[in-house]
Amino acid sequence: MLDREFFLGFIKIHILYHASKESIFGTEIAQELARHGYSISPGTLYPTLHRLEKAGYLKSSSQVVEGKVRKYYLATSAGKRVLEQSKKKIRELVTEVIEER
Amino acid sequence: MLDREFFLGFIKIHILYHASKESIFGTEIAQELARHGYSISPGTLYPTLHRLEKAGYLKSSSQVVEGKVRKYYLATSAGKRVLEQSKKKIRELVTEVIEER
DNA sequence: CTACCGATATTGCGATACGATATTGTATTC
DNA sequence: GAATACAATATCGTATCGCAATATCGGTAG
Repeated sequence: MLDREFFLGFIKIHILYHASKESIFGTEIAQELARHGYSISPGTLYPTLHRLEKAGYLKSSSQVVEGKVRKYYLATSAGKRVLEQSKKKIRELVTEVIEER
Repeated sequence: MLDREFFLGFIKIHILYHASKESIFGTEIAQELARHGYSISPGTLYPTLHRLEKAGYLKSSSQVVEGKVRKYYLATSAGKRVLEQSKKKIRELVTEVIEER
């Protein structure tokens, strides 16, 4: 599936978006994405979260919930800034590709 | 720049879109993308075009223009189909991430 | 202290990204 | 008609990413 190349960025924007609204953790965001018709495997998801954190877009904090350790991620201000940039790009894409300006 | 991961898919959708409207060739699409604030180097562009063709989304034909060989690409019906899928995904992304449904 | 379980982490390999460099093919000049 | 010039495409080498499969972690219950 080459198509995937087209949408992987969308998934990352989704992640950033959700993390800007509330704390999220890996398994949860995977399910959330699945609800939107995307799939992401742990071998892609976790390295991605790590990268986003390393880039300063997300900040993590571990919490124990029902005896299980979860790593909650929240968007930083830098992350929110990138999200806004992304929104702008999405709007441009809509104007160019969908609205047939 | 991690941000790039976010937008590479956008670039590919752009390419598919333009190739669905009219024949395009590499250097031209690179300039067109630059006009939209994207940059893509030849080391990324040409392999991408090759992949899109191999996947059956684009079809190429060589032409000589002003003494230079150009390889024009046009979207196939499969390519247009993927483009429509992409548009749908973009609309979903807008609904979810921008319109704050 | 062992077994269990949700969740996160890592591994191995194929594929992609990309700057730098090389190649191609035609026209022009002499 | 050989050499030169040039736009355009192609490839190379290295770093990084994608991902399915597998391993590991940390806490709780028995």
